[in-house]
Amino acid sequence: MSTRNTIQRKLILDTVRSMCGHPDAEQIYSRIAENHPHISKATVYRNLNLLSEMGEIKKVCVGEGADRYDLRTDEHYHMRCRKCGRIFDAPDAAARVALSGATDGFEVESVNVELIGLCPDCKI
Amino acid sequence: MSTRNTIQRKLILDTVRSMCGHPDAEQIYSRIAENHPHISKATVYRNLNLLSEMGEIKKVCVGEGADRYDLRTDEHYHMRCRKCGRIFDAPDAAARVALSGATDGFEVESVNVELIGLCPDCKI
DNA sequence: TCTCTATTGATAACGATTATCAATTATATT
DNA sequence: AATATAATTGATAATCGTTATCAATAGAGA
Repeated sequence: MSTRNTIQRKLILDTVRSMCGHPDAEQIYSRIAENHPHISKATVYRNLNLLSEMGEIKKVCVGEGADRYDLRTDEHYHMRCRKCGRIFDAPDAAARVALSGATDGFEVESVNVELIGLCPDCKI
Repeated sequence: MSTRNTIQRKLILDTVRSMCGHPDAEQIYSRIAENHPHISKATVYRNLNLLSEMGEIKKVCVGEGADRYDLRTDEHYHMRCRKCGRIFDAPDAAARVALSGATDGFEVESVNVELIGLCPDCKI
């Protein structure tokens, strides 16, 4: 066998799924530590990476600060506020990426689209 | 007055412009240090940020590793090889992002598009 | 139950970048 | 040209996010 069902891994997955928004590893760790103060931060990082590779969650690399984690695993785009730093899912209609075959022999496997600007709160 | 014309700043700009590809701060520093071993790495980082803000060059945040710098300042997209880590400019026809107004009140100022996959060399 | 290996917890190490601060230097003003 | 002054530099410490290390622990199959 290759991966085991540890209670930590389950706990981390459940926690990510219970959190709204796009929490980073630190926030996920803090939430878990409220009830399980003995968990190690390394375990959280390790399992977030593992769960991403397993396709259970998605790691979101943004242009600034820590990586975030997303329970949505389907392809969708993000909007990041340059002022408050929060990220939001872009409405399906907001952005569409059209790929053509003219990629000079580069084989595209995935697409990362980040819309940077001002969120409604920070626009005021 | 607000910004001064230091020889370091000019040197850094010239060096970025002379380098092909998408060098990171470390590579730019090394190139400069070949002829100007007294320059400080902090000066390189500081000026790369400044020059980006001034619009002379463009900082490119990629999903992995150090930020890169680009002499092209017009909007264009990048393709990053997940194997060798190199990034390439996407051909104009390769990807087009269509933005609609349906962004839930989020005001989009700029767009960052990264196509991740395998470059021709690594595909073999 | 025993064995084996994935996983954990604790912490050190790492890479990239920014902060600090005294010394220097570019520029406006005299 | 000499002076004043504030931006900038160089050197280095500090920071942040993350990964590496490694002995101890604990799932899961035999």
